[in-house]
Amino acid sequence: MSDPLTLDLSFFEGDSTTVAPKLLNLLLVRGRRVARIVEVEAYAGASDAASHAYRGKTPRNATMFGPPGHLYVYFTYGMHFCANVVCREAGVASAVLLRALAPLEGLEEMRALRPAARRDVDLCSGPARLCQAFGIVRADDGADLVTGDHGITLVSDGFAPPAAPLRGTRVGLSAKAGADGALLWRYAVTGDQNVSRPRPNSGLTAAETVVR
DNA sequence: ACCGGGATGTTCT
DNA sequence: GAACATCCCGGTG
Repeated sequence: MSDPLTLDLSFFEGDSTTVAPKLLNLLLVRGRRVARIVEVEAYAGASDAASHAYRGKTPRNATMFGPPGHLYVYFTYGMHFCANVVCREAGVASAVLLRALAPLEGLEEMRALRPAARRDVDLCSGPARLCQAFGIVRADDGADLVTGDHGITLVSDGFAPPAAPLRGTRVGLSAKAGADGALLWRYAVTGDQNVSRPRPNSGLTAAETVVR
């Protein structure tokens, strides 16, 4: 990594659909582990039936209603954690789910935490996988990504986000949970091999799921 | 390669 | 009691 640049809090104050594509190509850093963000999804909060914040503030989603630039970590499927970057000012819920990273440094530590990953491209290619690789757990909910109070930071190395990222529909949402095929709120770096697989049973290949 | 199903526990109805 | 912003393994082609 060369010359990491700290982000300003104002970077995160926009809506999730604005912030999401700007997160692409930023670096997630924890100790010696460094990975580039290559796939994200926007969740808009009160107006978004698929957002955990849709039905208002609860103990689980409280971090989403807090200040921007913090990590919202939730537990799902009885065994997995997923991590979001909180957007918007305090009091308004909006967040971006981290879906895939390209590992750059500290791969040995990631491999140790992800024994099931057969190839390095599997280390961070999924929202729960990247949490495993970075050791992100419930205790990291609320971590400040600017100050790094949990040892986790989000920085830039001067590599700009793609001008025209791949876009697609969000993954893993049932119709009941608010899936909306009209919303292309999944953003990814074109051609990156670490982009996560399509939803199981979707009948789509990865290339088809993330569309132009 | 592409399926199908099981794991596991928190959260909300 | 159902659903869940998922992953992994073992089947089949």
